[in-house]
Amino acid sequence: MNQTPWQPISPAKPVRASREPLTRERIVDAALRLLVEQGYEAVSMRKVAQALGTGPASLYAHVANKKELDQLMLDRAAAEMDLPDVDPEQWQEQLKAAMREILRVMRAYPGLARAAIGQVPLGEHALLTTERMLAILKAGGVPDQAAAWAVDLIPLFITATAFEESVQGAAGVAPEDLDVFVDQLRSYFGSLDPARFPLTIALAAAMTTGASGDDRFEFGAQVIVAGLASMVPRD
Amino acid sequence: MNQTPWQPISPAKPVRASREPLTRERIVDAALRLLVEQGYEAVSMRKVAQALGTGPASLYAHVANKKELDQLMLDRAAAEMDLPDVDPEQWQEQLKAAMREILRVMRAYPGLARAAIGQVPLGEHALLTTERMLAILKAGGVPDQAAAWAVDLIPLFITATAFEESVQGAAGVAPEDLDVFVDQLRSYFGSLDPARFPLTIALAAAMTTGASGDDRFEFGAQVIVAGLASMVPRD
DNA sequence: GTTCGTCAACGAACAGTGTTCGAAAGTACG
DNA sequence: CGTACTTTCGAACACTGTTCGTTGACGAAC
Repeated sequence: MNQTPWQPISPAKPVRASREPLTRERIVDAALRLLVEQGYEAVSMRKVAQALGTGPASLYAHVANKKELDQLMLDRAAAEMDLPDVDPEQWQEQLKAAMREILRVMRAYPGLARAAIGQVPLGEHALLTTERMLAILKAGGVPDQAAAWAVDLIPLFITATAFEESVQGAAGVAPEDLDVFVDQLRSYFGSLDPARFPLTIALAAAMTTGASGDDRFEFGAQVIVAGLASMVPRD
Repeated sequence: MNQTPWQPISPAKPVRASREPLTRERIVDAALRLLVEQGYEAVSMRKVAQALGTGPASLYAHVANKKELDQLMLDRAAAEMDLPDVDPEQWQEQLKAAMREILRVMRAYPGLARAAIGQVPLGEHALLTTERMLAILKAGGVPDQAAAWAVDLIPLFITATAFEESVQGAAGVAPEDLDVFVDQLRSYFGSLDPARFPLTIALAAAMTTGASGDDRFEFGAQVIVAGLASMVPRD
């Protein structure tokens, strides 16, 4: 009755939203997938949203900001850490094993270490990791204050190591190019002025050893563990 | 003769360029000034250019990219480091003094540590720093391979420390708020489930001690130095 | 079934980043 | 003066994180 002959032609409305509602968990899943595939720098709100079939603004209903997304990813990573049981006779080796495990997980998420730096690890899983390290240290007789500070120092070392690796990985150094780089570095050291850099020249080979593999990390772990052991009172 | 009555009104041409030609050195100066005043994140090509009275594109005639500018700033910082002379009887204290000096300079340039991570320090000044550390380590009888790797480990620790501090500083934690934060952290630790986090609870006070000042850094330095000392053969 | 309130989803826009490209201006040399 | 080269510059690109206002979906109450 009220129909006019010029009904407006309304454009087809795009279907709204993806079929599955967004959740924080889905967002973290998508972000971690992106991180594993393309590295940390590739994890932008836009890319995460795109992977979920939505727009970046939609994410903000579930995570406060990018920083919070980072922390959620970190806690997810920490959930994968499986630290060794405590054995007082083996505390030093166990501490090293714990360090290796933390590094293993960090390596699985290239660049995520960047998000860990400067943050007090308060996620549930991170706290469980801290608790286990404390247990190992106390089992070894490390004094309270040293143990308390060691659970800062150790993650600092591991995080920095993981972060450094990720920076180098992101710079696109292929494994086969590493030997070339090492050779160039040795040549460079060898070309320095012997009057000013005698030790650098003398130790060039040693300094360029262990560029691949875990030798450097294991060395650092040994230094830290031995340093902590030196703080254990003698009975 | 050829003058028409409708002379175009041409807008006044802006004076071109700053009076003083751009140089790489001026660019690094401006960048470091910005960094000291506003922190590393504030050092954008636009801001640097603006401080020099030009546009960001002009900078690229002198520095390849932002990353190169970062490295130039780093080498400038390294030039300020004044490491102690070598005394074999005091090598451990000297190594710690060297570490303090490196940290001091890093602190003077908040956030610059980020640029150091993952880079092999090949600038002239950085190499002189490495050489001095090697001298200290060798004077102390540290084996070659350990010394060679120590000159990676030590800067890694210091750089990570400086970087962590700068992240916390950039988050805007005022000195007077630090006590509040520490109290909140203790309360948080105290509120954890004692069945799952007995040591975290027991050591909460110790873990939140030393949030300001250098206690944590000094602890880390002592651990590393003691660890290295454990590698010195006994005669 | 209808209405209302709440919340999630969304697009547009903002303010910012590093960088490139082509044009214009400056400088040195023949 | 003309030419070649270099520096400077504006516009634009492709991207970042985030906000704001609107729309749509959903559940509860009537």
